[in-house]
Amino acid sequence: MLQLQMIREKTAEVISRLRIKNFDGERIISDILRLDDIRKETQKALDDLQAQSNSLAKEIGILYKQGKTLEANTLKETTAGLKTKSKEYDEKLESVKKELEDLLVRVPNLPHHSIPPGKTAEDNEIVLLEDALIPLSGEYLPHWDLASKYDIIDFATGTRITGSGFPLYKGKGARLQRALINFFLDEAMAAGYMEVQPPYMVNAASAFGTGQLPDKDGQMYYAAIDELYLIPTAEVPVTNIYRDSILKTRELPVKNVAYSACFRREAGSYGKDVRGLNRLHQFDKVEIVQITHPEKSYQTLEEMREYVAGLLRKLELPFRILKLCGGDVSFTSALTYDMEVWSAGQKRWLEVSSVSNFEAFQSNRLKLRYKDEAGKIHLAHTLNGSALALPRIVAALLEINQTAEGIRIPEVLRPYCGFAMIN
RNA sequence: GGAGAGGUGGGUGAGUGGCUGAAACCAACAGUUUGCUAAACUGUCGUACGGGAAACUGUACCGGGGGUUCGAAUCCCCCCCUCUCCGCCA
Repeated sequence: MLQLQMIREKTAEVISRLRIKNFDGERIISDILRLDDIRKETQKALDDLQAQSNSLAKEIGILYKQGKTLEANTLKETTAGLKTKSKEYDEKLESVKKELEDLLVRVPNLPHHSIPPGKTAEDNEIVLLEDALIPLSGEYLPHWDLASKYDIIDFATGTRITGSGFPLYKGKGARLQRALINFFLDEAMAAGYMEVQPPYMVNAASAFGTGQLPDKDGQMYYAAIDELYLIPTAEVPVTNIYRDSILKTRELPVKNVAYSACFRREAGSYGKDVRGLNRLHQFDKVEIVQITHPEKSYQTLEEMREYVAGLLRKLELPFRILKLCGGDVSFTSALTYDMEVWSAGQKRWLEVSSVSNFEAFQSNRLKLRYKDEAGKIHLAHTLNGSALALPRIVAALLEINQTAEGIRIPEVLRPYCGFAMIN
């Protein structure tokens, strides 16, 4: 949610930057400003009324104490009129505030100045290409064939137990999952992140705080009887740790890492996108989250990007990094880098991580602030990134490491796996 | 799930209708004293939205929502949460 004050001060700039996200904000922004004027007026009128009635109430109290019941009763009649009036203003204020909020939450975050314009993924800018490891020739089976060849992932049984998109990992396949999770967590801790284990279900307030609600309602699994959402990413519970809080400057940056299962309905996906491990309803991910001082957030974003790139290098995977264009960057993000690994079996890039700076967009909803040295309170910046999401990493690993003797495990994972080969 | 007790500022906790945005203590911050540390002392010490150049000032908020009243942290109703006991259970 953008800050109203900022919208007010830089109206023209806000509208023109929203255009880069292909969002026509002219109408909604002017509605917001108009509603906010009404809100202020109404608030002022109500406050004045309250002030009057407060001082009358005080007088009445004094009169009673002095035994001047008659005078007190006369004053009471005056307050009756104030009461109906203030009730009127109060109702109006509530409805205006709600209307204002409804509009405000529909405005996306402003894109960073460096973001390339563009409509689709085609327009994303490749900022780094490390493709030396891409095999130029040879037969490479897609991971779903390898999964059944070595009996490490059983899609059919997962489907029977639950439904499609819920694979069953077996034997060395399961062990590989656990190895990757531990590897990612250990790396993050070495980089200064504190591990947390968050709840896998969140309430509506948390889902709202990170921006899943109201717009991505249909993408989350929902347990209606308890009004809880299954998390689509650990970002939601982890960022919400700091909802409604005021941190001290010296507590920044907050660096958290969490492993969690993630649940996504992925309604409307089909075809080659959902084949094998490409897109699942349940998957594992290690997520890094940072809360920073506004002046440091872009430096932090670069650090996080470099951190994730480092993981991919250690895993010996060819990858590239994209800076998302205006049309592809998410509703809540100001700047996002996507990391894609090369799928040797499918001959295409697979997104395995997304690192974003949300600036104050989430903080504003979350009421996540920090107090500076002068005691002033400001919104903090939030950032997060996958580090990393497992399924596509597993897909790419299996495919690129296939040999006649079996699947070779990258060096860094061997201590975690306890084996060097899947065969 | 059943019975009971509670939810007050960063923490402990006072406050059962007006002078309470809230005592006291602790923590925190700034300073004084002091070889250093500690101790002691002095001061500051909630958030949001308005008004004001500022000093300051108006309103709201004592788990959330509604009600009674001229006036609610305090009384009433609903919901949520925590604790204790019982039941169930990894």
